[in-house]
Amino acid sequence: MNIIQETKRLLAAALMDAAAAARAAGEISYDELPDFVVEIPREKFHGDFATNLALLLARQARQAPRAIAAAIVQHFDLTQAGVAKIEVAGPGFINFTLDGKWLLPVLPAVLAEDEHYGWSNIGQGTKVQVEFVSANPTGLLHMGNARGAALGDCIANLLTAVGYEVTREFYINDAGNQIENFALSLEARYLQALGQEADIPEDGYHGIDLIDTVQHFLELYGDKYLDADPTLRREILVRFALEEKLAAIRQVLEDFGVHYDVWFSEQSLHDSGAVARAVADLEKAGYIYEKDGALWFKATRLGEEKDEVLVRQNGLPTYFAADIAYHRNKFERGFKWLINVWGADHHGHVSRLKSALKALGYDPDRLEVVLMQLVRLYQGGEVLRMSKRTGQYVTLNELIEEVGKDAARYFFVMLKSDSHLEFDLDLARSQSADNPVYYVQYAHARICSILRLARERGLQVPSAREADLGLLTEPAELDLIKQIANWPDTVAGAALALEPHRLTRFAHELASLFHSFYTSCRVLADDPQVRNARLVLVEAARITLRNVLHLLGVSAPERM
RNA sequence: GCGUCUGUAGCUCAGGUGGAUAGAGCAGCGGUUUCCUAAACCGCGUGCCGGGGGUUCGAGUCCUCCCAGGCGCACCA
Repeated sequence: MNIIQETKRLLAAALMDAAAAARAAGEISYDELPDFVVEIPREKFHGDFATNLALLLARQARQAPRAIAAAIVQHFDLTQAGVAKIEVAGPGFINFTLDGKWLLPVLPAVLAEDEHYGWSNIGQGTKVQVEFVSANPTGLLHMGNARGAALGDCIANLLTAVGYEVTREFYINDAGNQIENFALSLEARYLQALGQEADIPEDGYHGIDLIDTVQHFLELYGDKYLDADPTLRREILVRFALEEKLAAIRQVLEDFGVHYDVWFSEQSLHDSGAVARAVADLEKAGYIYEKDGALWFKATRLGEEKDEVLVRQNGLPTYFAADIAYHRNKFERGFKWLINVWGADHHGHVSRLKSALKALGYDPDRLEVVLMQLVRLYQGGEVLRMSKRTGQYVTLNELIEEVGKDAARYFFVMLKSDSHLEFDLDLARSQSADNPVYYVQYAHARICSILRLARERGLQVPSAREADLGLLTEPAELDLIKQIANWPDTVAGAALALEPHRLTRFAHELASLFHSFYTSCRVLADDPQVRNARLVLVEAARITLRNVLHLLGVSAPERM
């Protein structure tokens, strides 16, 4: 149930009738009604809803907005949407104040819909894929990956909630140059472990975690590959290491509450010929030419700044070529909407990938890339500099250990993805009021505490029918109900805009309204009628709060 | 140089897709508990919304030009 949307629709319909009546009476004139909005005004004293209809009509009607508004108000049928008061205000707004009880029906609906309250079917089962993290499987996940994990998972949760059929996917970059470097680095560590002289390449992987990986390899195979053919040796090492690294990545993501439906190997695109086919098809479409021994994608023909190499002089396809094949593969699997969560350092890649998809005959607008700015880590007021190559970085594993899954996820999603994220380790770690996660979770725990105590006293949350919800008239009660009623719109808005941070804002606001309510209204009051009404309200608040936290992937503790 | 993102209170950030008097948290000051969890509540804000110009009834929001910062601009991914 979305009582706010329904009320808006009623008001809009009544407004159209009123405008038509005013026109019939010759008081205003227009050909067609403009695309007006009925919205909840920012200021409370502007009423429950307001419309800009008269302002938009002014030009067509060649009349002053306030005069138009007055005419519409004259013909407005107050009974149609339970309007208690209607007035012209400001430059020509029409403000509505509804009957005080208009929001109450939302409470029984929340109790009935329970864990689905706020959900909708906007997506109508459309297949959408969310690809996120997709980190190189050569090490552990760092803070940037972690932000991507929280964002991507939350976006996937949101889209599921509004009725899409969502697939979470991790693209494994198990091909290309970095795998070569990975192999050489492993080999060097292997030889070093066996007492040989060996150097890790300049742009190789210097992280000490490779020493551990090689150690595990040694436990299984010993020095069996000491004198083996280097190509074979590297292949064996890489296969072993990738498996180990991927298992670790998969595990830490599970610990972070992220579960993927598909793990997709880049190498498989090369093996299956999908990459070659993509290049061939681009050639057929006339987008390929050869220069300096390489095959180029003529991206400039589609308005890009420059052309891109797809097959290098040495005959090996580039990452870009594989990525084109990958995204085509996504479409071929039937996804109607593709969402990628990428670090902002890849933003230059977006446009040319879309162009390539266009050249292959796909609608590039069906691919949406959520770019997130990079994470800066603060501790003790200082920036911690991270670099994967040198092995200096805070891993997701360490982060979960340090601040916990809940705080980490909340912090990563708290800001819109466009913003640089300054992650304050001390704050996230602090188990204090400063920490917004606890503030929200505490509200949930407090509600559970009330309900627990009620049960101990033999009191149940009454069915909505038993309770006289009309007794909920305190401002704190009404504000809380309003926020609860706002939840479905918040979910829908956050989902369609791919903006999970709206959830944390909503959660904080809801928690805040509950805390205020808690202070001014006693739930387990002596009067059984009041008590029952408030138990229903509190139960609805609990459900809503839990649903928000659920979408955030943050736990909703029953006691703290 | 070109592209892109960011610039809002001392700090960290919101401002639902153009609306009326721009908000929250933190920090700071002062209050609140014989009572369902004080991890809470209540009160206290003089903001050239980076700057100029434009669009219109109306701009933090849209266009344009500057300024400052982040990130890109490889036969890396």
